[in-house]
Amino acid sequence: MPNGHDTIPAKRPLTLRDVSEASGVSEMTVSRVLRNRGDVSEATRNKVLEAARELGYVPNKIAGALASSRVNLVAVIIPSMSNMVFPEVMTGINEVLENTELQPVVGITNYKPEREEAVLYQMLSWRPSGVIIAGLEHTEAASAMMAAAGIPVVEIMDTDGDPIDSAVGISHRRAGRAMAQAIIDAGYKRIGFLGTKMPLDHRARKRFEGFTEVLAKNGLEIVDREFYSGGSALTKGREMTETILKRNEDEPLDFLYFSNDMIGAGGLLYCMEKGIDVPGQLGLAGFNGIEFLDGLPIKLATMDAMRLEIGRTAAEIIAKRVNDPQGAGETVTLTPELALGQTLKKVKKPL
Amino acid sequence: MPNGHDTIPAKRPLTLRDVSEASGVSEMTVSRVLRNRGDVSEATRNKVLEAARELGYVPNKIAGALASSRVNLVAVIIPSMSNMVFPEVMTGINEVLENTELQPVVGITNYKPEREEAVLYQMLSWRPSGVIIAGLEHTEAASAMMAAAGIPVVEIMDTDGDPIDSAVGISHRRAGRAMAQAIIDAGYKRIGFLGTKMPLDHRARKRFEGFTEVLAKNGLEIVDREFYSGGSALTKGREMTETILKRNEDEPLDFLYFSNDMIGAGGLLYCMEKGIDVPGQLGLAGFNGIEFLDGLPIKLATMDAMRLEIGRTAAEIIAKRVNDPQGAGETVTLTPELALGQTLKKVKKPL
DNA sequence: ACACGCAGTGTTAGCGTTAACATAAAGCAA
DNA sequence: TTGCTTTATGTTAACGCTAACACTGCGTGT
Repeated sequence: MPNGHDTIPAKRPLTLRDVSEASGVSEMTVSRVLRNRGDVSEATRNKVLEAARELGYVPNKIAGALASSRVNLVAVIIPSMSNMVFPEVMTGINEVLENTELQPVVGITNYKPEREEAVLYQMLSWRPSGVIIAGLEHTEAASAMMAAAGIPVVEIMDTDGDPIDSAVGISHRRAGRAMAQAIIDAGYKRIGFLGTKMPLDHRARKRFEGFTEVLAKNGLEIVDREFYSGGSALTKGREMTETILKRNEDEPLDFLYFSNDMIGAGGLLYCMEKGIDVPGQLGLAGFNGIEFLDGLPIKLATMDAMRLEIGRTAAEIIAKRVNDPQGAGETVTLTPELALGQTLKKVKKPL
Repeated sequence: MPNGHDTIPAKRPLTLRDVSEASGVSEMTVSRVLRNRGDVSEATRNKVLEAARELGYVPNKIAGALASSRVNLVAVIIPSMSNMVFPEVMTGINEVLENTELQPVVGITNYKPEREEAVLYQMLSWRPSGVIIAGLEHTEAASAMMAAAGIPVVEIMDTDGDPIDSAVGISHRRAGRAMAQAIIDAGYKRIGFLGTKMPLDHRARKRFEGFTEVLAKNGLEIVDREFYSGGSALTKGREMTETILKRNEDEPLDFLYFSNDMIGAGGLLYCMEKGIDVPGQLGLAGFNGIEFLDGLPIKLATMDAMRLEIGRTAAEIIAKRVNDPQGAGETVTLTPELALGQTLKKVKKPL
């Protein structure tokens, strides 16, 4: 307490009126001072600020938002917080928004469309200034709500589809295709696939589709596959790798494509332990480009999902559109590069 | 669209009045139907719900909150989203809150007290129903704001100090002490410490204090230390381990205590690569209990920070207090067990 | 002197909802 | 029948703030 006054244990919450009375000016003037809007003399400004500080006044944005019909909230709707992916997107969003008036409100859907719809409804009832939502696939009602909300909507992660308004992401189909091409170019033939049991993870599905599409074009198909759900991804990767390799001992696999880097890393650690020659005898690749891969003894081939970048760009689009509500939607497709790492044989491509 | 009507591209956002006109009842009745409050006949209820659905009406919580002075928001203020720790706390919070009316709003402080103060001010201006905030150390102004807000405040992660209202966490001092004791019991003598350059990470500081305290009691002190900031923790762990071991080749260290599991895992991978005998020649321990450690070839000794549990408990306290505003603050100290893993020699304690 | 602009301040009327009370219609015991 | 309760609905007045406009002096050009 910088002053000598006892702070009365605020029974009734403070309002502008309290500050206005304490400083002897109208509520409107107090409001102007606190928002830095309009002309206020230096003397009044100081008087008001001093009174507000002394009382410990905190403005009521609920009332402010209702009166001005401006709400500085951005709804962020994502499937999960438990893997590395979305927290990093959040970090990107936050980096940009913390330099603006805007504030993120997060909703988690657990990959359930009906949950997404419910969360979206909750969020929209706060009349946010924008929506950032993962994926392009939503229930009909959810899509309708977003289209009707009259605010910028950015669908993130994926650009293989039709956005409601704006979209920022990568093409997961392309990512799958590119990886398949790299594997084929390196000369691998007997390819196994390891992924999650998540029928509703559309992005994993699209990568898989792109992957098999290119294999098919080259007269190949996936020899065997293995799926997991729950548990430590690193452990699961290790276990699944053991399982799939053992199951194919007669005609051994020469490549494993993992749907994410965590299980890929698990597979890699397993191979190192067993003394399997990577990438000679067996090639490996994952997806995501999670940072800690840099710390592994051998770098796993992967493709960055550009999570930070996606978060930043999405937030920038929202910020821009908030200042220019007439602006049109835009789709930003980021194109990550394949990181070959050390788990893919060197290409011996003709020419 | 389930009906045949064209959806008019909602120029003016819909209000209760629109629904009331469409269904031929008063706004109040519509409000009652939409909130399931008070007696409404089955016939009217259906009429209203139908009209609301048809128009695509979404209630305005801003107005509702102002009128009822009830806001179902919970402010969650955490330092970062980029390490495993806080996303997992968030997951715990979310698990509990998604079964209530309450909704989390997240603010990130980047470990900066002044940023925390600013974020808190922003959050409080939404008049949330509760605050969950990391740590017990805040600026004077921030503490004053929380004390004066008249809402439940739960300080999480740490219980070594005086909470404003409620607290949920572990004793980091105790965690440091317990680990030191285990190391001493196992007979290690020349101990190195590897951590982050974060003067404001009070929890790491307290662990360190507890750790050195027990060493001192046993006539030991830390022989050498190494700090990092930024970058991939796994890589940094590997590099720091190399550095500190090389620097002490003349009189080699026999134990490394890492301030988190990520750098610990990096150190472990380095040792395995170099063929260092762990835990015989060199013992290792980390802190956090992050899930993926289970996937490592050798399990690192660590102590769980109980992040999920902390998130859940904090959310439960808030939920309870929202329903019972008279309730008193409480402090919940969780006591994690030391997981010895395979990087600490078997204890040869004289009973 | 006059009108005029303008900084600085105040007044009024909502924003969209809900609490609290008021009313109307219907049921029911006496 | 009367009076009283119960159920279903409507009316009014906030909630705390801000947009929009109104007003008051004072300085300025002519």
